[in-house]
Amino acid sequence: MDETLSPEPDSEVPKELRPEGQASKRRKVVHEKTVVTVKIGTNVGKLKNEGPPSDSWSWRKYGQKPIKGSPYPRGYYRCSTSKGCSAKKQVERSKTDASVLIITYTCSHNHPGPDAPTTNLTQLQPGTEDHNLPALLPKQEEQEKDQDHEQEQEQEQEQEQDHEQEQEEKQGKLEDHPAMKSDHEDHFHYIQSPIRSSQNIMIDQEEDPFLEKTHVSSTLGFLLDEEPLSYSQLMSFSTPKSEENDFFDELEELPTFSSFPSFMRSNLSLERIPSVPS
DNA sequence: CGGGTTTGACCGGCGC
DNA sequence: GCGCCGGTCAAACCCG
Repeated sequence: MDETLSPEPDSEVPKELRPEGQASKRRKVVHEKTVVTVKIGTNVGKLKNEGPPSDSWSWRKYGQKPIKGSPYPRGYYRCSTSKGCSAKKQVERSKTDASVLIITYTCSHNHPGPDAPTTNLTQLQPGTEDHNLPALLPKQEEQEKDQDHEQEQEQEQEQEQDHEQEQEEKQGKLEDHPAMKSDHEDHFHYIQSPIRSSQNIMIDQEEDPFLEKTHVSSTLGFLLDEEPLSYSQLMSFSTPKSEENDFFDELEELPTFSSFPSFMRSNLSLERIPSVPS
């Protein structure tokens, strides 16, 4: 009778009944987005299509979509460590480099890590928020199962290129942002260690729709020379602590890295740069 | 049997 | 207003 006939067959779409609505999350408003670029070995790429660097958290994949302009699909993961955790991450491959993994972390974990045996990280971050639980546990066991060999042929088209190039899409202008240093965590920020893989880790500041200038590092890529040895060691990871320290130690030696403000380096230790749209 | 992954469909925002 | 696209859900399937 009324115009509220709602022609849409709700019987077919019961999901609309959900109070929150699925895409109801205002996509315009990005809470905090941390983009981490990981340079993985080519062989790793073959091992797994995405090869999500297993961090301390348990992630459950809830979707995958092909992205326009990118030959590789984007995987959507949600933290399964805790039911109430809203932490999510998106794993996609660089359009230009199959060996480059772009992981976008959204939201923060509202719970401590699954296990936090290590405390060396705490030393790296003295005086940081106490709720920064040392989630960066170096106890990285086998991150990926060897079961693989599936769709390699499609990935074969792009082999690892020695020249780093992804700036082609971000042509970045390195401008440090004084405002982001004092990022007030509106919510609980459990500093998580996105990846602790042996791969080269690059942290990019996602461009905020509000602060167009926010994207500080177009290419924070302190690309360590990708050495297969390092990866092998990672697998074993008998002495993670040494590896971790050594790993970061090398980073500081990198000229590009030195260019970053001190606050950045601090965050870098955590491998996490929360972007506050503010 | 439980948890995780896969995959298709749906929805909302945004651009034209 | 329409179409495109990204993000999420949910059922089915798979694996341990």
